[in-house]
Amino acid sequence: MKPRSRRGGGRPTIADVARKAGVGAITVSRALREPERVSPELREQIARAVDALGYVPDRNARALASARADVIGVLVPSLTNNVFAEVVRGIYDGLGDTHLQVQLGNTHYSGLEEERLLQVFLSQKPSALIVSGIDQTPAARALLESAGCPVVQIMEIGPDPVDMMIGFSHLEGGRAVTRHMIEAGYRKVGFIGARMDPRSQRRLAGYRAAMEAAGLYDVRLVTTTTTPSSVSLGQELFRDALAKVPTLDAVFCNNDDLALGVLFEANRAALAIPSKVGIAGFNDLDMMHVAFPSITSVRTPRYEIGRQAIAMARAAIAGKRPADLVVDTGFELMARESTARHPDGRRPPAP
Amino acid sequence: MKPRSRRGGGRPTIADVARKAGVGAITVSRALREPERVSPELREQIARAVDALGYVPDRNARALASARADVIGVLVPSLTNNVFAEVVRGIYDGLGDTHLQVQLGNTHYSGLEEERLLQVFLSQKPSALIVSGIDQTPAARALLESAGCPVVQIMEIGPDPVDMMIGFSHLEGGRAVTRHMIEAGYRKVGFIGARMDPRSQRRLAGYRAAMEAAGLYDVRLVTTTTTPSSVSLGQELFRDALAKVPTLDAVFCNNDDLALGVLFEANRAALAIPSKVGIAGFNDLDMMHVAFPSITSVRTPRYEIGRQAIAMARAAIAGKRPADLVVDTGFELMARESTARHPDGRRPPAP
DNA sequence: CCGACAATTGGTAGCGCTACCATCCCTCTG
DNA sequence: CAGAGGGATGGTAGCGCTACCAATTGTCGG
Repeated sequence: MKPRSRRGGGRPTIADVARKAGVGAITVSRALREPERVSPELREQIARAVDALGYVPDRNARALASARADVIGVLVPSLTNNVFAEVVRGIYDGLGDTHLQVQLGNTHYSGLEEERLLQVFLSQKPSALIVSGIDQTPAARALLESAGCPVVQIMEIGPDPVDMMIGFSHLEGGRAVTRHMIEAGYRKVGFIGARMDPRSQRRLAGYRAAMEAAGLYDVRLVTTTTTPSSVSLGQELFRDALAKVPTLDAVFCNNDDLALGVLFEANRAALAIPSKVGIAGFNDLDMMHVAFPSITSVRTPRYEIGRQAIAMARAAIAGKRPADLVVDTGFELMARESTARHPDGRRPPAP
Repeated sequence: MKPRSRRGGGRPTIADVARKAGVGAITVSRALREPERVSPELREQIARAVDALGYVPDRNARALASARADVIGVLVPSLTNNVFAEVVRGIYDGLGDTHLQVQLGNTHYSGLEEERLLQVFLSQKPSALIVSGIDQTPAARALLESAGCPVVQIMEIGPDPVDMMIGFSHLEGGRAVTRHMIEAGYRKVGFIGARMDPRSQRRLAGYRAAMEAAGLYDVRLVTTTTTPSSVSLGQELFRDALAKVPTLDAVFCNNDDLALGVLFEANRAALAIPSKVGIAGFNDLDMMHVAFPSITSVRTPRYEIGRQAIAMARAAIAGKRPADLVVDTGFELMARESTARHPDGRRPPAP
């Protein structure tokens, strides 16, 4: 019986290549996926046929037949947030020239959306999954645990990995900057936070721990909102914080965008930095060291986290599970002009 | 003959659902894709079976059988550049709750990489393609023309669309800001550009056109590099520009990151803005209106371009090709404090 | 010199779904 | 009341590829 006319628009198939090269279809398949299992002569012959016909394997057929797509599903809460943009860049760069593809999903910081996307991703049988954070819903966690592929949780570390994990402690990050500001002589150190996703919450917890340890904690110093972060929001929240506590002498911002907004607002209100008010951010975007004055921040290795997450996933796909399933990348406090106030004539503590 | 044991890990298939619902497999398929072609009773019955079994269609099988994947391929030159991050956000938002998925590719501003990714994307038979810019290589263009699916070129418009197009004229954008600065009384208006991709080149062309029209053009006013843009690079290039032309009285920056770097450097060097030096950026990121002083920029509808590109692609997929295949979104000049210098006692021209 | 064994190649039978066409049943027309 | 026409449903045959196993060849130790 005559086969029905090609639906796919006449693109050559593996059978065409096999015919042209005078070999079996399966050998062509092997030559493309595991060249070392095919003799050099045939390999060469097949390569010529592939070039001549302009053959490109059909990923859909391949995925169906092998019950595994060459796709790594990646779930991030935001694509415009520079932090995740950098993570994603690291992920793409970590792919190198593998045949793997990335399937990106944006959860918009919503656990339900994460569940939904996980369902969708799973329906493609991905080779691995990368998800952001450690606060999956129970349903999402169940999906991850029965995913049947390597899973990497990124950006944070916690006690109970689904599989693998790479990130750092946001609580310790928050604690470190806050402590630094206290040591610089600031007493009324405020916290300004937008979005307040779980990672922000933990930065706040670190702030609170440091403030309480110094006997300086006061709820009224904390100004947060669930509104998405932006530079202009930093400006607004700083105004709010000052209105609540006019004696505020420093602010630790949730992230660098807010810190920049605070800087501009302080400039506008003619509040001298760092003498009148100290400013610190989080993530250490490029602009922080260029700003005038330069802004203290916590450098987070987000690009590296993306790269390494892929490296871990690739190792696991290849069956070589890394020795360390949980990797703490740490962070680095970048103390700069915006918090360089010397307390009561004392020199700041040596590093 | 007994079928080989399930490779897919025992997930239910359409046949399982059909059996459970007491209907044919094809009816299940239809109930899921074109519910209106199935009677309400069966639809209901099938829905129950789907829920009971937790059935999720296999995208790979679906794509193979229908020779069409529910995927829209999107090629952007960068993921960290806020502009494209916003475009991508618009694209994801434009998807709504369709079953469509986005496949994102990062060309790193390379035509060759664009070709390679196009090959890869085409091997999945995407439902549509969205590509950035209008400067595809001949090979990439050929691939697009024979893609057999709707194609949307975004961010720019030009005379020769592959299929559909949505964007604005970067040349006109550059011309508009430059003219604005000249009208504000600046004479030695410099151009600072990083990356210098085709769109930047056209902004420069617009700058040049405006400067020449005013008899002010001088090559030495132009400072560019192919290095990727950043705030710190803005700082450096501004220093370079001043070293070349110490009488420089304004700069039009390629983009807002550079403009921010210039602002900080001007602050640092105690050059008053806007009296001593005027500053303008491009794209109008949120921070531009918050900055102190606020910075003049050109607002570009990048989020909207992403949304509309998807809308156009969806219409075309559904067979309803939009009336306007080429959409000019325009742009908006946002004149702010950073260029508010009154020329020689004259009031600035009314808007 | 023979059987064992590895290396290389090929045939067959699906993977899970949908395009195509056939069938069935109902309603409507003349 | 026969026949036409249309809507709903189902069967069959692949989509292009790979898993599994069989077949063939060459190599080696005993």
